[in-house]
This record gives sequence, C-alpha cells and structure tokens, in this order.
Amino acid sequence: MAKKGPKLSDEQMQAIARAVADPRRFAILQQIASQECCPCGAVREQQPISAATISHHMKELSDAGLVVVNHEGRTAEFTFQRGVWDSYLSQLSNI
Amino acid sequence: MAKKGPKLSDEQMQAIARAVADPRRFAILQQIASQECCPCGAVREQQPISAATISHHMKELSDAGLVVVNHEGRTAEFTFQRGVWDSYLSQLSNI
DNA sequence: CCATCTATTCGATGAGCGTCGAACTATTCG
DNA sequence: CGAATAGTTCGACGCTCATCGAATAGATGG
Repeated sequence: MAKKGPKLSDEQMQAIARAVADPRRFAILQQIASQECCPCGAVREQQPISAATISHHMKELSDAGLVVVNHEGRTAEFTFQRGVWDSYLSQLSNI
Repeated sequence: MAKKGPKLSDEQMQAIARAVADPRRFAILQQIASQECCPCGAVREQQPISAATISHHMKELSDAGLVVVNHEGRTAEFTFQRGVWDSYLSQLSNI
C-alpha cells in the first residue's frame, strides 16, 4: 500500500468517485490532466456540450479538489491536482 | 505507472467507476474484499437495506467484474477480484 | 459608453438509478 | 409433499443529476 499525500476525508473520496463516474466529466479531467492548464473554451472544443454544462462539471471537479481554478482576466484556467489524484488512488488500494 | 494485469475496456472502467460511486455499494465491496468470501446474508447484517437491493448491488458489482458469484446450494458466495481492482487503479494512474 | 467575449448562475426538463415490497424460483429439511 | 429459507426478478416510486437555453456578471477593445 503505497502512501502518497495526506489522507482524504470520506466526503472527498466520495466526491471524487462521483466526479469520475460520469464519462464526460472524466474525459474533461483527462484533458485537463494532459494539458496541465486549460481554459473553458479549450474544453468546449473537444466536448460537444454547452458552456453551462462545462461550468457545472468544473465546479464539481473543483469541489472534489481534483482541479484548481485560476481566473485570469475574462478566462478561467484549470490545473490538475495530481497530488489529490494520487492520494485517491493510494487510498483505494487499501480496500 | 505500475502495470498490473490486462488492460480493462472503457466500458468496464466506467462500470467500475459507477459501482464505486455509490457509498453503500462501495461499503459492500469493502466488506467482500475484507472477508474474501461472503454470502448475501452476511452483507445484510451490516447494511440496513433490503435483500432486493443487495441482490441489485451484487449484480452491478458482478457485471463490473469486481466480484465473482458462486452458488452453493441455496446460498451465494461472493469473492473479490483483486486483480481487476488493481488493474482499475493502475489504469487510473495513467491519466 | 457600447459591443463583444468568457464564464457563471438560474430554472426547467428528462433520464438514470437506488430503494422497496411483493411475487417468484430453487434448495433444504421434516 | 409441504414448510421454511436464500436469492432473484419485477414494477413502481423518488430523488439525484447531466443537460440545456436564457439571463447575468465581469473584462476587453473600439
């Protein structure tokens, strides 16, 4: 059981699990993880969903702690929190 | 990226993600994983849900490949598939 | 100031799913 | 055979949530 990062609360574990359970949201997370930083518009170019829905998913991912939002001018940039992700996987391995 | 077991299909990845997303189902999975083998009745003793619901969750976990059902007489025993679980986590780590 | 652009918020809608009780199947035992 | 036990299946109910269009907020540029 490789231990990485601090232990996540049960609520955060569940929030991450729910965030990953939706295919579209997981695809968005993958995109953000691969680009390390990407605005809403970039996500929209790869996902056939409305801006409102993307914003909704971003809030979910943000609430789960998987991404951090950084507002720059009129755009918003998201960065993947690999530490949280690793902690999540590490904790799941202790089942 | 530690590689364990064969690659899971996208459908199976999503099925596992959905199975884990529900708190009750995850609790059941934890119980089965800890006991390596346990009948429906044992699950029911620890979860305040009806037999019908347990059967439903078992089908979900089974469809996801996380447990294997073994019918012995009139009872059903479930065994956790650690290999599939490890493959799931391994694949998630490649995000 | 006004128009444009990016993103968020709001309300509504529709689908999915967790849950239950009841009916059913299959097995065990007297 | 008949009763009891273990799970499953079925239909229905409620709640959650992904999705959208429209309205809004905030920033940029003419």
